[in-house]
Amino acid sequence: MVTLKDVAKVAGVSYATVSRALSGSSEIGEQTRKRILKLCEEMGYTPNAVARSMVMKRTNIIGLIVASIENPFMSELTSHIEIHARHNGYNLMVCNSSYDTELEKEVFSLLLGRQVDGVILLPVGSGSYSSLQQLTAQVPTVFISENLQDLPENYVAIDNRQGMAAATEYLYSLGHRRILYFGCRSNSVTHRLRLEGYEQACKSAGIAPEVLYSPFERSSQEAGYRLAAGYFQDGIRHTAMLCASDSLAIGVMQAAYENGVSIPNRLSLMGFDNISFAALPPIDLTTVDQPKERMAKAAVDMLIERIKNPDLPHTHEILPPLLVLRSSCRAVRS
Amino acid sequence: MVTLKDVAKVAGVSYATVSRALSGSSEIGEQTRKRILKLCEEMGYTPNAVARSMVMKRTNIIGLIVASIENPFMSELTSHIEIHARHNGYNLMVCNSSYDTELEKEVFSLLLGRQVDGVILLPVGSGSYSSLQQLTAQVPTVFISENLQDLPENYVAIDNRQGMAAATEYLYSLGHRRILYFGCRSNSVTHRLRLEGYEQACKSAGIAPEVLYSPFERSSQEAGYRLAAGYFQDGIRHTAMLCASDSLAIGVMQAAYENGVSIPNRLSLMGFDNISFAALPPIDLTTVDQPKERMAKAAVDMLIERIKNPDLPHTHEILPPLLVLRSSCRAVRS
DNA sequence: CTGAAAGCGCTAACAG
DNA sequence: CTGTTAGCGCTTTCAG
Repeated sequence: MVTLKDVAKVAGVSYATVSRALSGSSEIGEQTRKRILKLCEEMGYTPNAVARSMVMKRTNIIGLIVASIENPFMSELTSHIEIHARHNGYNLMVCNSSYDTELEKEVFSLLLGRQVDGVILLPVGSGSYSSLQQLTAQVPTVFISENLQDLPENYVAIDNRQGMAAATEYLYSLGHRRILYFGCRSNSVTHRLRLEGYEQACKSAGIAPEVLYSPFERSSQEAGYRLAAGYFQDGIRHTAMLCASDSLAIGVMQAAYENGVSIPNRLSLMGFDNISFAALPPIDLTTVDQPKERMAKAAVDMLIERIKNPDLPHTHEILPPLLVLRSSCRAVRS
Repeated sequence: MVTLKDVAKVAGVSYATVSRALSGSSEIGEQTRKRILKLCEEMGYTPNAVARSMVMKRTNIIGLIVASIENPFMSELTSHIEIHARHNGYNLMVCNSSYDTELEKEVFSLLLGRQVDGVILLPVGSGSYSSLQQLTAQVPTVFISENLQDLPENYVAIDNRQGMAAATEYLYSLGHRRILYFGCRSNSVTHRLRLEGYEQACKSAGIAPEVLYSPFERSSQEAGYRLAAGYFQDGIRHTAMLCASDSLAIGVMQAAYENGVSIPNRLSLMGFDNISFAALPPIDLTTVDQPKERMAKAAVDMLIERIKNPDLPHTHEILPPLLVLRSSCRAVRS
């Protein structure tokens, strides 16, 4: 491995000079700079980022902790975060927390030991905040996707309330009057906000809100399937279902199929998140999009700001969600 | 930030002693070790991995370059790689190459500058090998998913030939005699191997192989859709289609739906890869599974071996694929 | 068993 | 404009 010193020796200058040539410092002659740069090229010199970090006291590394990288929503976010971070001179160190609060803490500490300049967190759940307090105090951190309300942390989220209100209004405009909010988990802040949007829109429209709560831990396909299977047993009492997430909706689709319930003919179905699955032709789920690229950029920008100026106060950014109309909903005569 | 020196000062020992206490060196008294460890705990000392890397000349970081993290196949692999690497004491630095050979080179250099101990590559394509030769020579590298045949590199892949042969035999066993191999790209080694498996199985079964080549760059849904749309125009001349990948198969599904072709009643459909999409109830695609977790583990283990002993010769591991039976194929009377 | 000291590759004063 | 030098936080000889 060729180092600054090696180059300096060959060039016949001190290694500080080589350093200056590379850093684009102005305190150096144009001629020597060129000569040295060419030499570096020839000798195949690669700056050692570790050594640089050592003295600069910054690594230009952002830690990313994800509940599950293979989750399509999260992997999409991850992808955008990586690209945007890299464009800003940062590399990404990624860790799975595997939906485990203890592990989440563990990998956070690991990243701290690695001297990351900041961390972006796709948290296990709302509980992550308190569990991580001691750690987040030690390095700029931004949470993503979870609405932390007035907690003293940085976060970017979407306007869940507005998104669900818009979804409700859309169904209403199609003529639906009996709309079920399906799969709400009472322990999720996000779900609660979505519920509020739903209830508010129902109220404005003058229809009665009806909620089917989920007893499951996570909003998986499995959960959607099981909850829907139970629902279908007792007969279909609604013309439309508003699912708390896309995964749930896909589970509902399966149950509907097995019970001979045609979507959208017998039942209109909406999801929330717009995961990539939702766009697949055989699924083609009408849903509410979380603007992943914008969220990723916002999180990275917010983090970098705070890395550059750690004294900045906590902040958050609430992005507007977007209705994505596909074929799982149809108009009915009311 | 509290350092070794700080701890040493409080403990009233030299900082070498603290270092020894932490490293579990045997050259230290049991009593002092305990005292120091406790002190470290109390003072909230976190070892600085950067400084350690500096002197150890190893970072315990594995670089991972992925063509596209949001691709479900790759994100699943990534997830397993991260977990397995971490269990072995390595963290993961992840970069997207965005299916761009130039960028792939660029991020590889970046990782070299970061002094990663090794890199795992989910390459853009078969061309990545030659384009990256100079870089891969500088650090232990293992390719994953692409079959590099006799090239002097480390890689893990699956037995594409056998997988496709098994798929063909399965269709044959269901009574299919007119089986189309759909979407083969002639520039892909992987596709060529799959083709060979198909042809070989056809030969053994005594049926005529028929291939529809793809003119598209990538095996996307879009490509499958367009290719299938053209195929359906001219009438359906086969009872089963063996797609070169799951993405293609999903595109075919869409085209089939639009053309009123019922799957599997009119046409049996098989994919290859077993991406997570394939398992979704509305899709439920019969396919050939690439064992992602095993591949990830194999790649990590292979890399770590080579990190520990850089003189090891190049090697590769070919894993057996597995038939996944779902509902997109049906038996026909032959 | 413990301390002193060198040095990993680089940046950033500080001198000249 | 260029050279000298002092570290960054840690591990590891080498002496005691």
